[in-house]
Amino acid sequence: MPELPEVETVCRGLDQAMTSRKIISVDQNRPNLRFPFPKNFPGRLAGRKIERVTRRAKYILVELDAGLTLLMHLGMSGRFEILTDDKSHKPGSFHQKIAAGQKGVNGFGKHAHVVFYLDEGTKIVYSDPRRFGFMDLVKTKERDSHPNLKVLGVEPLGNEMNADYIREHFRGKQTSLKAILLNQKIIAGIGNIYACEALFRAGLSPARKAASLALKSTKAKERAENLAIEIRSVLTDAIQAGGSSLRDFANVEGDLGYFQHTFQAYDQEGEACKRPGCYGVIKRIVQNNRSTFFCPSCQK
DNA sequence: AAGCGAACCTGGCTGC
DNA sequence: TGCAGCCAGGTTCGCT
Repeated sequence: MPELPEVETVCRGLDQAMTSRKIISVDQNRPNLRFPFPKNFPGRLAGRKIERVTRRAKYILVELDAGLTLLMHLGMSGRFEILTDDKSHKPGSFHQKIAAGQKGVNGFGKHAHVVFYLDEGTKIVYSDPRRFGFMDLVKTKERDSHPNLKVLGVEPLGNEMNADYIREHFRGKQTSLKAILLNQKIIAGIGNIYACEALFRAGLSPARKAASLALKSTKAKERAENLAIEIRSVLTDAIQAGGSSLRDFANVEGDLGYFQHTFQAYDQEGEACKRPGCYGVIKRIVQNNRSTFFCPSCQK
């Protein structure tokens, strides 16, 4: 279930567990996820030292020595678990769950497609039932020209994402606000949940035409300003919630980044609107083949 | 040419 | 209990 805040939390957890460590070996248990793994993937990683783990939109970047970067995406169902010697045999731990009958070919579960073995006994397990994620290797210097990164728009938490940027890039667009927020070429990293939540916070209808925020009126400028503010606030709040609900960014079982959210609109169909003073009911509609949740009373 | 729907894949839930 | 149908948080591709 990874959107930007989850990816950010996973990155922080991986950074903590991996930085300054050495990759001893890598198990790769199938030829592909969404795309084929690069040629000799385990061989090219073995012996590399990890320098840091960062994020671009929903992509995880593991910077290695020798000018190499491991690029990863979690897709819809990708997750990481960190196993260390001291917690790998606690009751309820991953090992215990596996022992209960979910053991796959490599001993880490049916969908554990990649295992990174680090020095000092740490194992990083990547599982991904739907296999929409992927991993690739790229020269660090050429990172930004990777086909998946070069097309991305601005970071939603960066300074470039502001009302002026929104107005400039929404100008003339006949698509809906909901659809344009999901367009990674404009703002990179907003997914279905936080698109709904940002529009709820901004009091803007998901069906409103994107172009309407670029008009000359004071009202249009206000709407763009609000949207920029609320995109930032909803993502920041979610990252904070993730960081504070996870000890060292991982729960006791070593699962990274999957904290409990409370959403105001997303998945709240039929619930009373949570905006103070609003007596609307959250509605679900489908836009561009995706569920949208919003309050028809206060989102205009 | 922008914008939409389909496709990629598995698992979990709902309702008959 | 079984099974069909629907739904899922991402991204790219191809058609109109």
